[in-house]
Amino acid sequence: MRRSRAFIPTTKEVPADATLPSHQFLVRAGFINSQGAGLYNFLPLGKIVLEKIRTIVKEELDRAGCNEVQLSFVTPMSLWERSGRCETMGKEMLRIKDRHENSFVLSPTNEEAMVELVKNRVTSYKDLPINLYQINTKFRDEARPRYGLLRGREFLMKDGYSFHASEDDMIREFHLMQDTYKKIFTRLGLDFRVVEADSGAIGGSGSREFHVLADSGEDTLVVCQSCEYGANIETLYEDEQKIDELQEKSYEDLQTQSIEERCSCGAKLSFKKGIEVGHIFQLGTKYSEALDANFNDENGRAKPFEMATFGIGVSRLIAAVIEQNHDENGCIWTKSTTPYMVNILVSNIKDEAQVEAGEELYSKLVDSGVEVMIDDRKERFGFKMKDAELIGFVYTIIIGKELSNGLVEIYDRKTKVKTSVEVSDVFAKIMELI
RNA sequence: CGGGGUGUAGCUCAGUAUGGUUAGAGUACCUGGUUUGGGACCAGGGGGCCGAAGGUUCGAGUCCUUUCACCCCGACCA
Repeated sequence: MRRSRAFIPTTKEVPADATLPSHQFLVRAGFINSQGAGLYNFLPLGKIVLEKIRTIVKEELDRAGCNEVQLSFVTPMSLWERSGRCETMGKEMLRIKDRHENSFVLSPTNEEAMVELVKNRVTSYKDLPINLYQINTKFRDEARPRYGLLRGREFLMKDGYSFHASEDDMIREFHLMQDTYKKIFTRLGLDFRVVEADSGAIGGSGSREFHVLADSGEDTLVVCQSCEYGANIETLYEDEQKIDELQEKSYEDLQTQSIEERCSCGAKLSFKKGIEVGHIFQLGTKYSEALDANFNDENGRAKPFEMATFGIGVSRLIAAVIEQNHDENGCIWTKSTTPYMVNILVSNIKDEAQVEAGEELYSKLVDSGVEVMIDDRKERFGFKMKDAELIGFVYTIIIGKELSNGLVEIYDRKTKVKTSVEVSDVFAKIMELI
């Protein structure tokens, strides 16, 4: 893509309504813009990142044997009346009426719809297990949306539901999904923890949350410094005052807090702040019983499905990546989430040799399938450099002054190190890095 | 949903206390020139139903009433 033709409205000014780094930088760098409380537009850069995350989620789930579907976003009210969640979810469900005065709900989650989909279509134990998911828009009319993409009202979420003939098989799937989620967050390049969690209102027994570690996290976790153990403090302490005290501390302050208890593995425990990006539950038969969704077992007896449910906040992940990876100059994308891997910065557009070298490299990278941007705007070096840092391209190739000596530079956004490279070697060098 | 706050140029904000020429600044944008390795400089220019509706007044961005939107603290939050 040519920067001169791209729609990337960057700005020096910090938007007044943004408090978190991810919110400020994503707006300033032109990834998203606010369309109303908790509503966001995804501009070209934001859309690219969203699709990249969606693709990784899909690839790993498909590999684990899940089936992708897409349910209607507008759902009949009757679906929610049958499960009783019409009342329990209250005002969080946005209700609308069509021209015939029929009531509908914008999907906040899809347990009911998924059960209805499977009910009477999967009727034998021989057809089980089955795992269905979708990556689709959700709407929750939150009392107070905030923190940009971290808590929007409209957001993109992957929600999955599995159906089983026995509890054992459901628990097997639960562990498979736990492993699959680890693969997904590892591929995204995130520092995360899997923690024991409160099952909350959705019900069910086993429950695990996946948290991206970041200072701005809303949850406080206790994690082992050696093994994989972790837990949300809400599940560990009954003393609400102690929970509140810990919640108020920053990520840095928490590190210095002492913990008397030790992990069962013997190693020390410590506190961290986390952003919840995934949650998996063992549901049991709660929804299948409520909605009368049964299958026939080996003896021809009708039994309710054993179920589990699995969620990933896809749009929230965009913000989480930046909460964990940014500095005072802007975004620092991971290799698997960056909107463009390489940005070619032509320092002086009036210098024909620089333009020529930039264009040649651009063509070669495009032909090699590399996601590359060329900054061909008539702007000064400093302006373009600040812009590149704000957006957060993983690598920026600076074609400037040193070109007359046969040299260009590769700027690494994360380390901020500039490396001089022979212009004849830069293509090979960048192909090696990415 | 309780408490607090803010709506004026694309963006960040002055101006409102005490009503009074043609509503301002910075930034962004357009034109011309200079400049070209860290968000340049000079000159010129365009851009506003002062959130909306109603009211008081000779006169309202400013005062009154109503309403909408957005932000912050809290409660809530798969």
